[in-house]
Amino acid sequence: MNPKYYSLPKEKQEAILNAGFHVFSQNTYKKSPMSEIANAAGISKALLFHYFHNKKELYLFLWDTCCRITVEEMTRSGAYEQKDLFGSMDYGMQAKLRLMRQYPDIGVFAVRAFYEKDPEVSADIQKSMGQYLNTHAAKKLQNLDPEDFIPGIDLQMMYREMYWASEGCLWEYIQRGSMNVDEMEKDFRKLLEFWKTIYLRKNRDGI
Amino acid sequence: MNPKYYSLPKEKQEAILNAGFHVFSQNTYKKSPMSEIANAAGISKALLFHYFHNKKELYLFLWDTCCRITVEEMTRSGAYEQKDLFGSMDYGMQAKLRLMRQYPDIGVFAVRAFYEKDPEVSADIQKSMGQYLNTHAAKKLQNLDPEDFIPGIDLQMMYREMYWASEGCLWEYIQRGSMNVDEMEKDFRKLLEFWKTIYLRKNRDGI
DNA sequence: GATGAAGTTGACCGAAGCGGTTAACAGAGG
DNA sequence: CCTCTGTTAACCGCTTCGGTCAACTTCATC
Repeated sequence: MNPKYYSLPKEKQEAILNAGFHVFSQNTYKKSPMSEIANAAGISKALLFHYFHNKKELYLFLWDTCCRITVEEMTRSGAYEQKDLFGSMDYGMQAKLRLMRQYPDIGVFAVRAFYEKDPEVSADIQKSMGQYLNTHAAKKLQNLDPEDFIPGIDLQMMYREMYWASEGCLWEYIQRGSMNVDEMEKDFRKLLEFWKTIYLRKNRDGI
Repeated sequence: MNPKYYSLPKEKQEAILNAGFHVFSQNTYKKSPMSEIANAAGISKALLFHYFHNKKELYLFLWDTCCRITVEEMTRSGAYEQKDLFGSMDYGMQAKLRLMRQYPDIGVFAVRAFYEKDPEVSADIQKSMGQYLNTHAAKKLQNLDPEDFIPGIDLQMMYREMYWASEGCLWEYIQRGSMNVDEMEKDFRKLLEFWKTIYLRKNRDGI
């Protein structure tokens, strides 16, 4: 790619990113036209080809950027250092919401790219995945103290259930198209509070 | 449309339905080629145009069929007559699983069609929606007896949470591509059992 | 086995869209 | 005035699109 891309004003860089995320998240790789991306970014197709030699290069750049900023944001959020499960989920949620405010389509783009089957790009996508795979969930689960939760609960099932519910909630917003991140934050907060009331052991011994 | 479609053998009719559901669920309306659908159905493009005069007609026929068989299956399942909440969810789940076994892409198709924005079809889709909107959830919620559940629980929140978790679980399978409905059923069953253990009041008075 | 209706298709059409290129334009600095 | 940088409209060759049509196959009926 052309390094001059980086000397573009930040807003222009982001406009291109978001245009790419948007178009590639709605269509397959092959059926995502460069002209549509250029239009969405507010520049001409020729200029887009000036910064990225071809479609594949833009696509892989988007994928890389997507992975990088996600990891950065999650790390910076402090979610991984939190001892408390719900605190950690809270921080993680805030990080993801911040990302979605800045790049509304990054989530759907990531999913579609991960499962993209076009041989022109699929191999490169999968190759670069190893470094980004999330293994924090398993560790988090092992470090939980069963005494903190209601007696007899299946902690792994609890965790899966909470994960699915967040995904389902997020998915509902995504489907609806242009998403209202503020509304989403409210819903997530409500979920978190609800989980605390049903999962946490309230009268722990000696407290 | 050509009524001779209905005198086709059932397998051929289903093949066309599934081919349509599949292609239209992966791409926008405009970017879903008739040739691809014909291929997936195992017939020639010319024959597909013999049964459906044009693309729009096929699309709206698919949408109509999708709505109709979903309502039929849900009604027939008996989920709406069940008094018990979890029993009703169980029946509903089984109905949906049956649908997904027969028409693997019908779910994603329905979502995409509902939010399709192409002016050639969007108006017709929205117009035919009124009759299919699901109002059973609200009624179900009103008829619940708080005494059946753990004290102090927010029943509406509980319902939303369960709904989201099922959607999240389903969504995980959908993303992964070709879905294993048997695995899915296992997961849903586990969810149902888990919910019973945490939401139901176990020692109800006098029992 | 001739006939005709019904089912099915390969080949085709004009139009549109694709990835990518190029020649030219606009403007700022010297 | 010139030159360098950023930017684009117009273009190219090619593919794909929705839709048509003439021809081929199949098969029941006479």
